Amino acid sequence: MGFKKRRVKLEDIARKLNVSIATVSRALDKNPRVKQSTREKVLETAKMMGYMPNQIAKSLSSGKTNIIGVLIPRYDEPFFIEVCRGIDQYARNHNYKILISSSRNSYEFEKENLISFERGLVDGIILSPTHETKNVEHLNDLISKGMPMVLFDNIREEVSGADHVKIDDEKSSFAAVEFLIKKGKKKIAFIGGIKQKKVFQDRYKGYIAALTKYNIPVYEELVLHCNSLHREFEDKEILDFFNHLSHTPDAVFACTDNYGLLTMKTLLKTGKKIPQEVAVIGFGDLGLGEIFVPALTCISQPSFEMGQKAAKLLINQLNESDDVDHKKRIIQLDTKLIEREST
Amino acid sequence: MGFKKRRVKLEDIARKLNVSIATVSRALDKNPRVKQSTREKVLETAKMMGYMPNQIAKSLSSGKTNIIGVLIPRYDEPFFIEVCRGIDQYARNHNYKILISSSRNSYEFEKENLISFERGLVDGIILSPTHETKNVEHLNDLISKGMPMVLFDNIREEVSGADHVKIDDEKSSFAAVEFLIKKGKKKIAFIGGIKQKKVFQDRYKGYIAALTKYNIPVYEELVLHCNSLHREFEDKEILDFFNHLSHTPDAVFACTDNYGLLTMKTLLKTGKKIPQEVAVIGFGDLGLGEIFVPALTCISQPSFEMGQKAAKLLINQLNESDDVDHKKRIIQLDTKLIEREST
DNA sequence: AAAAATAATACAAACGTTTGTATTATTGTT
DNA sequence: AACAATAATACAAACGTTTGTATTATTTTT
Repeated sequence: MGFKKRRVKLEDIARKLNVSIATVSRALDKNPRVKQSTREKVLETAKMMGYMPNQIAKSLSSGKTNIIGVLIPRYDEPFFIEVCRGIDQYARNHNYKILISSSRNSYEFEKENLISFERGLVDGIILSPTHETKNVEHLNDLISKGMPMVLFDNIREEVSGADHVKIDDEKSSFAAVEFLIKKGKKKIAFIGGIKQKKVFQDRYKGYIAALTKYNIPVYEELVLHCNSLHREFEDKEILDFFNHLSHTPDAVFACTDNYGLLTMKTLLKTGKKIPQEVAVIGFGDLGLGEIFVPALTCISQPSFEMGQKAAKLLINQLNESDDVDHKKRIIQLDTKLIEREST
Repeated sequence: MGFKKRRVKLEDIARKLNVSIATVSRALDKNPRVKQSTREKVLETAKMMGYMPNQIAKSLSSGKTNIIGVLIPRYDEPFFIEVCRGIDQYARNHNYKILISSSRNSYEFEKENLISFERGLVDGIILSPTHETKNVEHLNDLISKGMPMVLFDNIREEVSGADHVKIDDEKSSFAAVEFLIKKGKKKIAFIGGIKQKKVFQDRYKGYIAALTKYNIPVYEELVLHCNSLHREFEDKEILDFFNHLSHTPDAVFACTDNYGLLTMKTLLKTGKKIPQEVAVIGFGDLGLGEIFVPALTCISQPSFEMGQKAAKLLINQLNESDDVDHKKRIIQLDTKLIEREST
């Protein structure tokens, strides 16, 4: 029959055993207030009748959904997926599920998604704000309403009620560029991402700092702040950049692995030898770099771990007592340089 | 203050305006049973008081959560992420959210996740069963309990109450191999995936069919059914395979883009020229193949669209009346061969 | 064997909505 | 002005749990 069956509920078990709903509920909870023999009868009957607790009713009653909302700027970037995996792993081990949404790099969608989270479906939020997010009032509002929050990636330190998970972008990028310099490179190009993102600002700072330290002039021409928000355009933007250079660089520091790969592709197409003529270093370390020929040297960022830590911070907040002020925590994770064939 | 604020609810608005909760509820719903002027007062007060509807209470009352559960075998495969994107897009446009879980290629985890979905958090399920899933009783059970379900990727046609979204794997793979044959290739290797998966079985069939049609002998040695469930091992398995070949093939048909890339990497390392000495063709088309040098020719599979269609089928089921038997629907999407540099 | 202590269970309110039915207020008809 | 028709609103049950308090049953103490 195609008829949707009525679910069995506590009441059904209670009626069959001639006990109260409360007793059934407590028996299933292993609450010591119910007699051993009663508990056994309840458990057995529940199993026999195919009882499944109703999560929604539980949530309404308890005020907890055990769901964590995760908001990322885009799905098609392995970094974010990897962070989500980390969040998911930690969350599941602590009896939480995750609900992932994408803000599609738009401030408006970000707000929209947060509003939907605010409707009580999630107990807390892990968020990477979009580059468009200048104003963080919507975040502070939500936090002041009691919504626990953790920020990662494009963090905004002015959001005072949230915890943060980050890496030291400037230092990492400094290390990458210094590494190139120590290989004797002098004309090092910089391929950055959207300028409004703090991570890319910081990586640029690190680049400048390294050049400055070693007294290498900064050629504006060698710097690209890649603006594309979608895969399809990044390719073209990078191709154009290299096509219009007058000095060819002897090394490239790319702010993401993907930029690094696109750079190598472009260079290989124009017959350059990597790493002999041009060395390339990326940022991220997400598997693709390893497959490419030549394999991409990069700054390895612990994406999975970032997710785990973010989940940990959030779940800690969820377990804090409500009437005590939350003190902001910032976790900074280490990166490391992984040398492969492209340098 | 760090105190978690009490949320404002319908009752608060009702009390402030001296009307009943029912009226407030209906006013916010734009139900014509409430007077225009009352509606306006309610809307205004709700806004003023910062009212946010409680999704959980709504769900309990209405019996719908407007959440779709999505269960995929693994996160770290762009194909699945792309399908999820498609699901997400269609779902959002129809006022549904998606809750993604991974079965981590394990039948036990699959069952566990489905049980958790069964607790009433989701209105329906979109699922790619794991290769371990021999027995589909757990799926039929769930369906017979009234849970709408759509299968994709590793579909199991014997699950009679679910809709299916698929491509014609055998035909597509036949086309790929035929393409290689028409390029004059005679020794075509096959890199497949886990044998238990129907998609890989079908792709193997297509390979054999094409060779047979053109009277090309099948060398067992040239066939690899890649068994690795994790990124790290696939690499090695493919490397080993090519290292132990006595005949070197003049072409390779790889059942996923990733296998195709790993194949190219391995061949390039051993000094082979692609496509001159060995042509390579992949399956999937997820962006990486385009970046690689040489760019990977492949069978392009409409992953995003598969997600959209799956969501569409599911939401259609959700809108069907419960007391009518669901008739199974199968949607088959077209693939196409995209020629790039590797052939 | 009665009183006290404790164990086991039942009752009922609460969580925040929706929605069918009952009630009251307003309008229209004659 | 009385009555019907209709519009607007209120009441209350329902969704399926949890949990504090009240009640009943059993055991212990004397």
